[in-house]
Amino acid sequence: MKVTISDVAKMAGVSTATVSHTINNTRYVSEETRERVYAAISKLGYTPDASARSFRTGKKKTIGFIVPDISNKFFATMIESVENYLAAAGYHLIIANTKEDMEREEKNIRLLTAGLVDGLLIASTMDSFERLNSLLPAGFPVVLVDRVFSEKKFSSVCVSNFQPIYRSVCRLVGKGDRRIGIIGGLPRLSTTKERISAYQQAISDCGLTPEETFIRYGDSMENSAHTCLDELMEQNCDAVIVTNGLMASESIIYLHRKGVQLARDIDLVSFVDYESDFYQLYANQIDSIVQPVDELGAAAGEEILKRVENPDAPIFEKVLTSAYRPYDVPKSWNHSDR
Amino acid sequence: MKVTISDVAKMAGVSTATVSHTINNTRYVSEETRERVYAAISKLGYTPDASARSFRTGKKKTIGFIVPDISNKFFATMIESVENYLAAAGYHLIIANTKEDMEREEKNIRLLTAGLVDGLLIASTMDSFERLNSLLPAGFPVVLVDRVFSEKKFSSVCVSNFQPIYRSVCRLVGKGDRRIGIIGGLPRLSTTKERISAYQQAISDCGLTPEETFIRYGDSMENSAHTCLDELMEQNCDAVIVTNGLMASESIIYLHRKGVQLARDIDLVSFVDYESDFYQLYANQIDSIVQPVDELGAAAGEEILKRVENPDAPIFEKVLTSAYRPYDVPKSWNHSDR
DNA sequence: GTGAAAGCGCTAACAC
DNA sequence: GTGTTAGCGCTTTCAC
Repeated sequence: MKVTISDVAKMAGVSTATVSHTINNTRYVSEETRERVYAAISKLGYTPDASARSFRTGKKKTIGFIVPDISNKFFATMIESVENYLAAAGYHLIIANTKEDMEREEKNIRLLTAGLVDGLLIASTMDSFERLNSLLPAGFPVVLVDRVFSEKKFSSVCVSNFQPIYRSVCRLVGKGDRRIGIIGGLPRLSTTKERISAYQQAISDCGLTPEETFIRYGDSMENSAHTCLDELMEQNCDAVIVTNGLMASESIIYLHRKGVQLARDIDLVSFVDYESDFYQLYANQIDSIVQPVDELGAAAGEEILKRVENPDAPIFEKVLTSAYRPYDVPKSWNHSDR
Repeated sequence: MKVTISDVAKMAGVSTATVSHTINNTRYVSEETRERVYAAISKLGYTPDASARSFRTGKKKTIGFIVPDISNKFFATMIESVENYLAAAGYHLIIANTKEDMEREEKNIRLLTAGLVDGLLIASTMDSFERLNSLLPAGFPVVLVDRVFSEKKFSSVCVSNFQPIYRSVCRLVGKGDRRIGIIGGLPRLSTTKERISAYQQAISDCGLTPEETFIRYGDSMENSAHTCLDELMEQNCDAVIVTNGLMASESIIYLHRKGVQLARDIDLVSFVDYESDFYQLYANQIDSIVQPVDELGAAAGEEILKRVENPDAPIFEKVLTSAYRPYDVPKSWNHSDR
């Protein structure tokens, strides 16, 4: 049989109020009473019921994280660092995987906001701010992660990739490349838009003719880089920028298989998931852009807790910066430099 | 202001009981009433409060998953398939990351069993069954995943790796290798013990002298394979078996860097995370042992829901089998063959 | 076919 | 320094 707070109260000879206050340190309790209460608790093996507590207080001590792809190491690492941060504050993490599917995201947001979590971290796959916004109860604590919208209604934690991409284009041009292709993620995402626009701006600033056909879009999931690469190779690109870690590894494999040699036959600029295997293996053949995943996760955790505790806090936008590591510079270059 | 079931009842001109029954399809409601209820619901934008519901019914519709390392692709993929399975049944997933730390596991189990989840999936890092067992309330629905104990008190879903490892040793011997090393995970884990014992048995069955020094243990986390490899190379091993995906990728990188060529200078047998980048890239130079991660996840989801619905169901042990893929056989070999 | 009302376990306002 | 007690929002028994 379940042991409740009143069983404890009875055994300790006090009221339930006192037991509650003892447990929660929420008002003064004499040393003697405190001892009796704890004695009863351990004798009965009492554990406060978390759902009763949540129900009563309205706080779940749980944060939801809407993620586009758990098995993508970029997000897995981020989940890990978010979880670390939250656990230290006594919070739990519920994961919802959308697989870059807007309907799944919609369903998950509905479910999680219906009293399951105190706040939501969202790496949204939505194409419009309105669609996302209409799902969220007014005032619900939300922090957008990695992917943002131009409407600044929610706090956000993301990465600016403009500078590293711009630089990498310049460097490719400096090396003599003229037909520079780029593979973006889903076109609707802010990350993709930002990266593509950095590319376009650099291309034209460097005096090259922008070619629409040098811009391809994958879906940021497994097995989408191949077609894009084929199309770019057909157009004799001498350099390719791959704007996400998963597609970058696939590209490397694919080129490998086709016998295309990196740095000799083609220049590759690749996003890498921090500390990834691939980064280490190819660090001397490709330029890489390394995202500060751990910092991103920790910042996201920090922000959401802040908002949960104070839902009226002003909107806050945190922008971290990716590192650019061309392959012939010393590895000691720090990823936070610009 | 929060809209509750009685607001809906009031507006629809019925009792809260009727509203509840309408929503949950739990007793007959006339067509007319039903319509009035739904009209009120959508007019007010009512969503049933999940914590009130959990509190009342005792069901949280949530499963906890204790994982040793989220950012390890093996577990990330498994989480994904578990989540898929559960979501289809209307359940949520709470993740707790232990980082192979027994204290963290202990803390997490305590927290999650205190009324947060209906059941627990555990890929335990514990060294003893007793320690794990003592944390779990009697009768609490639990399914052990990937890692098991000799005591058969809990249902489990795991992978048998005996056969593929045994076979791979035999094949190495057949190719002429005599100094065969192996790198295991944490020695306390069932998976490690099973793999090492398959190795030992094969070694002695093949007529080789067992050498204790050919057996090294890593910690199944980042950066632990290097030292093990160094030690094995020092002893002039001509083949090495690496018994988990993460350490295997690290080994490949490390050998690469040291200029050791696979299949020529050394034979490598490597566990690969299913569909991993590395598997594809090196499939023609190393023997691989592929674990059925997705099936493992789905089976785990299935089992835990079964137990949540019927906690007294008999203990059930599901054992899946890893595929052995030596590098010179056609890739069409299926991973479920023995 | 529907309603009234008890009560799940806990917290916190109020009372002393 | 501690006790009494009213609910939080929902499900469900019992009654009609």
